Amino acid sequence: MARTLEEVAQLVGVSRSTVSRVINDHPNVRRETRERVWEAIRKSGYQPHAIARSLVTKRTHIIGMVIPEAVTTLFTDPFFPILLRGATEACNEHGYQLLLSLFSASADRQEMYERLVGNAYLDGVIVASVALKDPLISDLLRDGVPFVCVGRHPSGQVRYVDVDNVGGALMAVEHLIHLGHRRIATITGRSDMTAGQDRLEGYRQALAAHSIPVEEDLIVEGDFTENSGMVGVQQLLPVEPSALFVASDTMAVGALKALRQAGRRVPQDIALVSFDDIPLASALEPPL
Amino acid sequence: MARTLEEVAQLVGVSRSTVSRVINDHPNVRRETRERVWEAIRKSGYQPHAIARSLVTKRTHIIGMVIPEAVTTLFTDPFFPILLRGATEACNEHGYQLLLSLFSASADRQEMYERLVGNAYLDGVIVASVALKDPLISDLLRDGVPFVCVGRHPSGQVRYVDVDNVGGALMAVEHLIHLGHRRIATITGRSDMTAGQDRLEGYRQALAAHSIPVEEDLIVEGDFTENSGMVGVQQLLPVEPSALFVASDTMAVGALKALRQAGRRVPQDIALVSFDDIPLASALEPPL
DNA sequence: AATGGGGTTGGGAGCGCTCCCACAAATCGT
DNA sequence: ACGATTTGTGGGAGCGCTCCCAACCCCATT
Repeated sequence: MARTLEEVAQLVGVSRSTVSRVINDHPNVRRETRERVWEAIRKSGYQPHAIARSLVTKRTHIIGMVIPEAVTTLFTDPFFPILLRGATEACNEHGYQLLLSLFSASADRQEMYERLVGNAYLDGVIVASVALKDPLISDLLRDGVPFVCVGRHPSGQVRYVDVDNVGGALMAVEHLIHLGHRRIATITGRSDMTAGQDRLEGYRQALAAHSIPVEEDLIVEGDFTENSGMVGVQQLLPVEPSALFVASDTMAVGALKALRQAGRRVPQDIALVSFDDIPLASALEPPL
Repeated sequence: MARTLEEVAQLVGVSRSTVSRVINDHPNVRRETRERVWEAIRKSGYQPHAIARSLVTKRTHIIGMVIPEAVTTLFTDPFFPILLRGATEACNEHGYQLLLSLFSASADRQEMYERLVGNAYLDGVIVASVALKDPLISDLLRDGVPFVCVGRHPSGQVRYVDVDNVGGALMAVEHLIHLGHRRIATITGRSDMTAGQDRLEGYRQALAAHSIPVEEDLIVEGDFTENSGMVGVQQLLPVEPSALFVASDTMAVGALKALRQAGRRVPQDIALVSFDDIPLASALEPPL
């Protein structure tokens, strides 16, 4: 029933400062006092008022997740749900909350940005899947907002987290090589995204490491959609690869469909590995 | 560069109160003063401090979206992305923000709840897809937190949003009636789901409102699948309806296929409207 | 017994804002 | 023309908290 520090303090017969110290775990409080205060807090069901606290500490324990417009349609892609889930989980563990911000209409981008960042409600932001030259990045940089990108960003001043696209692709392709494959095709991701570029790079490195020449007609460009996986396979079938590295699971699903349509069995006729690890993948092939 | 109301006020040569009035669009400010203040705000790039504001107004303009654990795996279902997208969009429009809270481990459910609700950071919460007897509901009720459920909840004291199944169906069918149709058939949804029941009810109401007798053989039951749409059409063709109300877009897709197979043109030979509004629907008929 | 620390505690100040009340100025009736 | 409004404006108070400083108490030193 106690709603403020002062009320709790009165209950115990100490001052608001002491209660504050107890709550914030400051050292200089006598053990006995500390216990009496906790007791009162428990009994009264007191909850510190986070907003009042934020006003003075300048921290909200809320971090923003920004997903730019272009990709929101890609929500059908299991990547975002997984990202969101992971992020909330991490937030939970550390006592943070996740504020979701989908930048929908590009028209009000500026306004959204200001509301998001200017209101001082965010301790930091996570930028998911941003286009390389998105003005969002420079805005954040200019305003000194702490942020990380999901996915590598070429500018040196931007912190990012990312899967090891190069290394992962390298491993996947090496796996195929160790299985004895030599004619390994790949369906790449979009070449204007670092993830696409990097996975192709890993593919090239793997071949290079085993002195297998890169044949350009074994490389077709996809765009991370299921459909492009199907199209990719159709383009590749004539050149008869013995194995296929697909740069995303979503495309792999499409590839698989196309292969089945073409009467190819996996993995007997053609081996297939792909990047990411969406649920259904594990039911099929040796996933990454 | 101005960080506080007082600073802006000083810039213009008025008091903090006046600036506050301008920002909050209070009436009693002279037009000329108002303009000068806006000018200063614009120039100084001042942004009101949302937290300070919240401390006194007791509103944060943040609403929480709670998705209980059980369904987080269902994230692959396009429903959640769509829900999230819709919710953020609505929030954007009204100047709100969405705080995402996935209740992961049920172990710390209590703790999550307290953090979510107790911290006074939320103006209200949206509970998505909750189990009927989830303790979350009673907790929210007990604490007097404003909330809505997505999907009808049987308890009378719980507010929920759901599509207006009855009203929507009513409107769709009335649309057909106004087009001059009298022999209007329907393919219903599953009768064991409220959505199915309610849409059929809307159909009946529409006919009743226009004194059109309900012919039971114009009603066939579907189950929301595409296939049942096809089957439904096959059952209905012999009775020759002039229009068709299908209780879900998915079924409508099936119905459309069946109609085309049967050589019926839409909407010349037979009019068709359906419920929901999945993307492809808009490309076809007058959707709801 | 007087001095000096350290551990404790209380209360003032202030975070940036809104709300309210008081007062000044402009407007109005008759 | 002169009170009685109606504007417009300024400043105090306070939201609930943390931070800081002063005050205090207790005990070991000299």
